[in-house]
Amino acid sequence: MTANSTTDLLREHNLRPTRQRMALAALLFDGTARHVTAESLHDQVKDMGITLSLATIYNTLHQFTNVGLLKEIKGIGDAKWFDTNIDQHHHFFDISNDHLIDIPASSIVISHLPASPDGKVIDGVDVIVRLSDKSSQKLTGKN
Amino acid sequence: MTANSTTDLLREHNLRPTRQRMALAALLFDGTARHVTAESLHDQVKDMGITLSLATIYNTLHQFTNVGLLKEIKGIGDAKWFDTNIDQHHHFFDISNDHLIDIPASSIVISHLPASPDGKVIDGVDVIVRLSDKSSQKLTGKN
DNA sequence: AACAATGTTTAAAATCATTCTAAACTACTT
DNA sequence: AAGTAGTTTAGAATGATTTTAAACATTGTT
Repeated sequence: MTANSTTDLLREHNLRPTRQRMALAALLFDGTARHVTAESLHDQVKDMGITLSLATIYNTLHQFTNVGLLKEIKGIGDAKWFDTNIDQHHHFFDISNDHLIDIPASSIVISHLPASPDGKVIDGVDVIVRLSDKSSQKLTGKN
Repeated sequence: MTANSTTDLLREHNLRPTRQRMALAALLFDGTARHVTAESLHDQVKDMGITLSLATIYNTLHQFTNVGLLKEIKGIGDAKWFDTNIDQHHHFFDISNDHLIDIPASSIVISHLPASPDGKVIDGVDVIVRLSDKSSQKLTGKN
């Protein structure tokens, strides 16, 4: 993503193209699917020689989420994850290395979902398929 | 659950029937499905006039989970939840009041799950169906 | 029943992710 | 160039959870 289109992207979402937001947007929106936590992003940015405070990373991730540039994923590990794939979709979560892989919503068919309780509507459905190494396969039947 | 069967339950799982574990087991394993966080359990116990340290609640929840008496649920709100339903199952999560409702695994049919990446096996599948109030229904298309 | 030995509980400190605060700074408009 | 409103930042605060180390309880053995 060029400096110009990053500027435009931010402006289109009413975000001033500051040095910090430019760096993060260029990193995140390069066209590939990315899954980051605030800490992992902070490290990536640090590796590029740029110094941003953690608070700014959090602020920016939330701003990007609010304007629809990112999607927040919960229930993965201990930290909050942000996903550049903003379409409705699901995830593989590899518990051996904390890696996330997208699963398009269309790749999973859910049927027979029970009716919602009275007065409630379904806000969304999240599917997390936990993966582990074949070699460390559990021997119990339950999960 | 009687005092005796609670004692037996603990002993069967190689846990000494201490005053603290007896109180928590009696509260949790009364036959009804329960969803608790460490804090909510702490409050319930306090309301019964019993004083247990929070650290003990955490310890005990983890011990019960390790021996298969409880199941940990992640991805709900900000705290970790523990479920007395240890069968494979899914959840409705009401975002308006942080309430969980079990959905039996058999009530949801998932098909067309993509193949696992090489060397990986599926460790489990978690489905969370987020509920909100009909009246506060979102007007956007995405989620 | 008393005694180790080992397991358990606890308060308090520590940790980790995240949010808040208030001051310094930057971008945009005029 | 100056003013204003939006941003960034370090550091403090918060909330959930874990750790520590000392006090305490339970158990198997005498």
